[in-house]
Amino acid sequence: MSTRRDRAERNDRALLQAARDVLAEDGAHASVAAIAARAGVGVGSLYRRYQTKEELFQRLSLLSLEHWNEAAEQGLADPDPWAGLTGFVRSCIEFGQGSLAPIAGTIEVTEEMSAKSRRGDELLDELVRRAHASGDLRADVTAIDVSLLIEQLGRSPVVDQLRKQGRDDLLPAAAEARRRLIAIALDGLRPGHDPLPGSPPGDELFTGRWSVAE
Amino acid sequence: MSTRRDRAERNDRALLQAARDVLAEDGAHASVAAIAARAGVGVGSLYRRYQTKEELFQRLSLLSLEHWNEAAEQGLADPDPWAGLTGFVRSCIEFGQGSLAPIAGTIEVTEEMSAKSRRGDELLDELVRRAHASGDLRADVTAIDVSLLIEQLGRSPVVDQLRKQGRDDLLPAAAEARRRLIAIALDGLRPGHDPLPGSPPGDELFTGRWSVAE
DNA sequence: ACTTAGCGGAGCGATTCGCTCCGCTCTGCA
DNA sequence: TGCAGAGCGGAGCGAATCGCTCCGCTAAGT
Repeated sequence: MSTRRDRAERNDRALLQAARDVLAEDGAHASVAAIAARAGVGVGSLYRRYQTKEELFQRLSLLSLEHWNEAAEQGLADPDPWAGLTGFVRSCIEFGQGSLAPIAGTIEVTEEMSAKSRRGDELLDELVRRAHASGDLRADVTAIDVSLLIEQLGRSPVVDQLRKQGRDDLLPAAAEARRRLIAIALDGLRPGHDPLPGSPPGDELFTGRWSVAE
Repeated sequence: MSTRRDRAERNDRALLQAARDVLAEDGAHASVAAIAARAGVGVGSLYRRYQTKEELFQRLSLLSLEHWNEAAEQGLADPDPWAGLTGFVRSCIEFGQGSLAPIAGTIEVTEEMSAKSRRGDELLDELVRRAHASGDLRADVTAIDVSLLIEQLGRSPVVDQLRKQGRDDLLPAAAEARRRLIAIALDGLRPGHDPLPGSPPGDELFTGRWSVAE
C-alpha cells in the first residue's frame, strides 16, 4: 500500500546493487557519491538508510554470505552431486562475490557475519564430499581450492574494464566469453588429469583475511 | 664501470617492478609516491627518469608486450605443442600481465606498442594452431579464449589482498594455492569435455580496449 | 679540497574523499 | 483543495590525497 515505503525499499535494493557494480569497477576507492549516482539517488538518501559507508559495506557482505549459503543449500538439494556443486559455484560467481574482495580487511566483521561464514564452510565441505564420493570431482581438489576458484572467477577483468569505459555495447559479448572461461575452469575440476602441484592449501588463507588490520 | 650509471639502472629496474607490485595492490589509484617508496627511491628520482606518470606506465606496458612476445617465441621453440602453449601461458601469468589491466584506457597507445601487440596476436595464433593440430588442445577453444584466460588468471585476489594487509608470512602458501588454480584451468583446456557454451568470442573484445577514452 | 651530478622528500595547488545540512517536492490527511 | 511535514537531491565542508616541482644536501670525480 504505502507508496513511501515501497519507494524506500526499491531505493535500498538499487543502492546495494549499485554498490556491487561500483565496487567491481572502481575497486577499493569506490566512493559513496559514485554509488549513490549509479543507484539514481542522492547521497543524502544513502546516508539516511546507512549511517556510514562501512555500514553499507557490512550489509553487502552479509547479503553475500547469505547468498552463498542459500546457493549451497540449493546445490545440496540437487540429486546430482556434480550438477549441485557446479550450480553452486556458478551462482556464487554470478552474484558478484568477487567484487567484495577490495573491501576485505577494511570493515569490521560482526559476529553474525562470522557465524554465517562458518555455516557456509560446512555446506561447501559437504558439497565437495558428495562430489568426491560419486567420483565426479577429481580427488586432489579440496573445498578450499573451490573457494579460491570462486574468488578468482568472481571478478571479470574484461567486463569490469568495458563497463568502466562505458562500452555497454560489448558487454553481452564479454559476458558470453566469461561464461566460456568458467566452463573451462569447471572442466578442469573433473577427474582424469595429472595430480595438482604442491600440497593442498590450508584454511589459514581464509582465517583472519576478513578481520580489520589493526 | 661508472657507479653512478649502475645505480641509476638498478633504480630504474626497481621502479618498474615496484610499479607492477603497487598496481597489483592498489589498482587504478596507484600513486607515484607509493611506487617510489616501494622502490626505495624518492619521487624526485622517479620524475628524473620519467617525465610523467603516464610515461612510466607506457614503459611498463611496452615491457609487458615484449615479455609476451618473447614467451610466445620460447613456446614455439618447444617441440611439444602442449608444453609450449602452457609454458607461454604460465610465463605471462607469472610476469604479472594482469596488473596492467587497471591502467588500460588511461594511457596513450604508441605506434610501437600496437605493433608489438599485433605481433603477439600472430604468435599466439600459431601456438594455438599447433596445439590444435596435435590434438593437445580442445578444438572449441580459440586464441582469444586463451588471451582472456591469461588476463583472468593474471591477477590473484588472494595474493594481492594478503600483500595489502602485510601478511607476508602467508604469501608462499597463497602462491602455491594460486598455482593449483592455474593447473586446474589449464587442465580444462584439454580435449574430452562437453562443448563450450556460446559462440567463440570475436576480437572486438580486444580492439580498442587499450585506446584512450575521449 | 672543490665542483657538481644526482638524490630524497617537503610542499604546492588541484582534486577527491566521507559526510552534513538545507531547501524543495510531493505525499497523505483533513 | 489546502496544509503540514516526511523524505528527497545535491551543494558544500574540512580533511586527505593526488601528480608534480624544487631545493638543500650528500658523496662521487678530478
